[in-house]
Amino acid sequence: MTNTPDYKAAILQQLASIPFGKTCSYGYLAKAAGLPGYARQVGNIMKSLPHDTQLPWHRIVNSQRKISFPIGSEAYLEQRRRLEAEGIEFKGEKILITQFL
DNA sequence: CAGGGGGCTAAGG
DNA sequence: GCCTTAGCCCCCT
Repeated sequence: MTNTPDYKAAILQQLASIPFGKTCSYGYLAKAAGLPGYARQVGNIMKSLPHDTQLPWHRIVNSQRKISFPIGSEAYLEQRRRLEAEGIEFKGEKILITQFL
């Protein structure tokens, strides 16, 4: 029973279950998927997602409640745009609210 | 097989 | 607020 077969599937599935307008951290997502300690994998997987994916990758932020991308980078702006489009507010770089985390 | 790195995290200085 | 250390786990050289 190696658990490397589809830890990805578990993560992606968990990711897909995140409701509109909510956010959570990488670690939380991994844990919720039954894979504590896979925070890095979560990020790594997201990175390899196609740019046209349906998955809400933008709802995932780091434990500091910030977007894990260089500020001002395209990826950063892209994610921020999507989050604000869901009603998520920012205070500077930090994300407010979030019932998750 | 060893090394380095990544959308991470938590703890320290 | 910033940077470093250490732990975590998978993937590519």
